[in-house]
Amino acid sequence: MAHQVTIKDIAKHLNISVATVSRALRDMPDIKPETRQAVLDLAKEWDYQPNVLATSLVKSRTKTLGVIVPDLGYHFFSSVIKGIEAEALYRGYTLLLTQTGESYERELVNLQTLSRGQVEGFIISLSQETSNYDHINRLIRKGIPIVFFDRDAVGIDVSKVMVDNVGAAYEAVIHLYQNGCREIAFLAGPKSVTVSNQRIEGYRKALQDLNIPFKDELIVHGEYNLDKAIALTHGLMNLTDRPDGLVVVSDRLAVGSMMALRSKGISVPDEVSVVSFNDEPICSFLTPTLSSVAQPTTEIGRIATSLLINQIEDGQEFYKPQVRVLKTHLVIRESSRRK
Amino acid sequence: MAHQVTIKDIAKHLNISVATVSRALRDMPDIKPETRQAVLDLAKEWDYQPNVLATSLVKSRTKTLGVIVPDLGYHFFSSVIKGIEAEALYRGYTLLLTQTGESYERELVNLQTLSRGQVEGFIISLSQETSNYDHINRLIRKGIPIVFFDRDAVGIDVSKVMVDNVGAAYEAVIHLYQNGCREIAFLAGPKSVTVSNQRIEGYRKALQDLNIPFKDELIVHGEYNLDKAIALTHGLMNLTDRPDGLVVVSDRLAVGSMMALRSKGISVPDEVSVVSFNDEPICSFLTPTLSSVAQPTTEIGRIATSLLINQIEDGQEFYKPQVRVLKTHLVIRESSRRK
DNA sequence: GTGAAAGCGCTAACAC
DNA sequence: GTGTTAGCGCTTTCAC
Repeated sequence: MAHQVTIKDIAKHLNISVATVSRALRDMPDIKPETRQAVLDLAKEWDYQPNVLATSLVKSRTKTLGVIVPDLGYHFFSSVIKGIEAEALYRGYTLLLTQTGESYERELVNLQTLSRGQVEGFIISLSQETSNYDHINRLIRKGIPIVFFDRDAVGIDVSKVMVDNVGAAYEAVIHLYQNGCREIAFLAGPKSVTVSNQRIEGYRKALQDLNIPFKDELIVHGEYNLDKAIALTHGLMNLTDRPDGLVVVSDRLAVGSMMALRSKGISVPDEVSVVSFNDEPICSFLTPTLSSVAQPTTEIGRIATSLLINQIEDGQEFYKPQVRVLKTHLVIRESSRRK
Repeated sequence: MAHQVTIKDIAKHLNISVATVSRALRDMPDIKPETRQAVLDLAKEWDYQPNVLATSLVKSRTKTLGVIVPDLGYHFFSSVIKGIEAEALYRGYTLLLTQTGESYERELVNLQTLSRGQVEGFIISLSQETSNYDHINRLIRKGIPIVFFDRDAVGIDVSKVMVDNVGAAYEAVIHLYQNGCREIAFLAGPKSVTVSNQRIEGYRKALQDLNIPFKDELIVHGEYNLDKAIALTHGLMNLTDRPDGLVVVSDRLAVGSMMALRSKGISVPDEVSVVSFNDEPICSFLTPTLSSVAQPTTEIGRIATSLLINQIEDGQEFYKPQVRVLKTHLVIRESSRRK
């Protein structure tokens, strides 16, 4: 057998029609038990595999979802994907996984590639670089279901699974306060990043509720890279009123902050307490271990997938985009635990 | 336009045949420039996307590769995948990425799913649980090209991209010796894991060349989990001749070892120097930072992909499986740098 | 219960 | 240069 076995091969061998083989294979009614058995036996013997391409083509259904994330190397994304996989498997869907490397260009290419009839819907976390949403709007116009998670785009009317970043930052600040911090700084991401801005909002809200006057110089913005985080932390520590609490927008940047603090001989948590976001595995390996706000990654993946599949199966006309906002929880470790 | 635009729609609108449209779209010769232009313009205007399913079906070529790895959460794998993606993109192939979660069951399911005509070849890193290779052999018998990387299966005749684990461990031991270590222990993985065993071999070879007598009790085997690593390290440190050097089979286990050493008040690197494998990002975040043997991950991915595509395009009959063994390099950090 | 035939969207002879 | 036709592997009427 040089090529893959087809229903035609089976039909010919059994002297029946391909239609009958197809029916037998799919367990349809009105098939004589013996016929069915014969087909099933031969299929097994020849290791028959249905050609999904052909099925998809005739049914105009691929039962495949496209997933586009910035970087699988981030624990957050690989973790969300586990949730996506679980739900997709459960509902009988296959995944086409791609990463953009935070490049708008590659996001475009990936979207394009997957749109050529391979995918029934998309789960997308936008790249950092993406600020033009034509490619997304084009899909929406074509009626292709999309769900966003983590990275948002305001004004785009698709289903979204987000976390309560405002509440998360709020909780982090309150926690620092309860540990005795009174001069709390915030190391944020670029000013254009929604997630970062939402966390700033939570920070401000908490200060307000705590009756701590807000100071502009306590919020600093950086790119997502270590050196910048180190520099910014040094800057903060050189302020006349030195902060005694630090909220950092991500674990990776917090690594930089901790390095900076150590190099200055500032003890964590006693002189400066630190809390960050994402609860990546590294948090447990740092010295001191790092307090961090954990996101319900698997849940995010499951819900995004579930929303998407519902939308696919219910049909677009009857579907209104839904937005889900999930709760985070703070994992307290040494970096914010004062004696 | 409710459905996706097809060449038929374009043909009808332009009053030409689908064949002409197909030719124009693919830039074939013998097409009148005006005709071509008209087709191209309309295609653009209607945002025509070729249906790859149909093309694949008729050409019996999907230009898609299946990638099966244990866990995208491991930095090693997500890093190799970047290499795979780069090469696949370059050669015009798409990827179908799946993970097994180290489960044989899921490896089977993934392989099965991808085999239904979607994929022209596989890049596989076997799950930890896999000890039966029927599923692999079935593919080989069907003539589907396969390339293994990292996780090996002795006796399976497919192309493989591996690293020189023997040499890597050898280098690690020599390095420890040059730093003054004379009693060097090895914390290995389960006895069934090839990679671990190869590293043990390198360890023994180095001891031999260094004229250090080999002692059985200096090699301990554990599962891949933190608690076991901690316990085993404690065991080693309680030996009458306490080791002053420790080679650990993976960074993750090394984390456990470092914890154990710290809890016993043993200083690293001065009392015990530590070297491990994989050079995951955590190595730089530990205190002290961890020396580790780095694998050329991107290279592994690129080469595996290149071997696979060559095999696909050259045709099976003329192809002999190739084995590539890549060099590693030791990244020396604080955990093995004595003053 | 089963077969014949049309068709999913596209490509590739083979005509003309 | 372009059209006609068959066919990739499968599902689905519609007959009988």
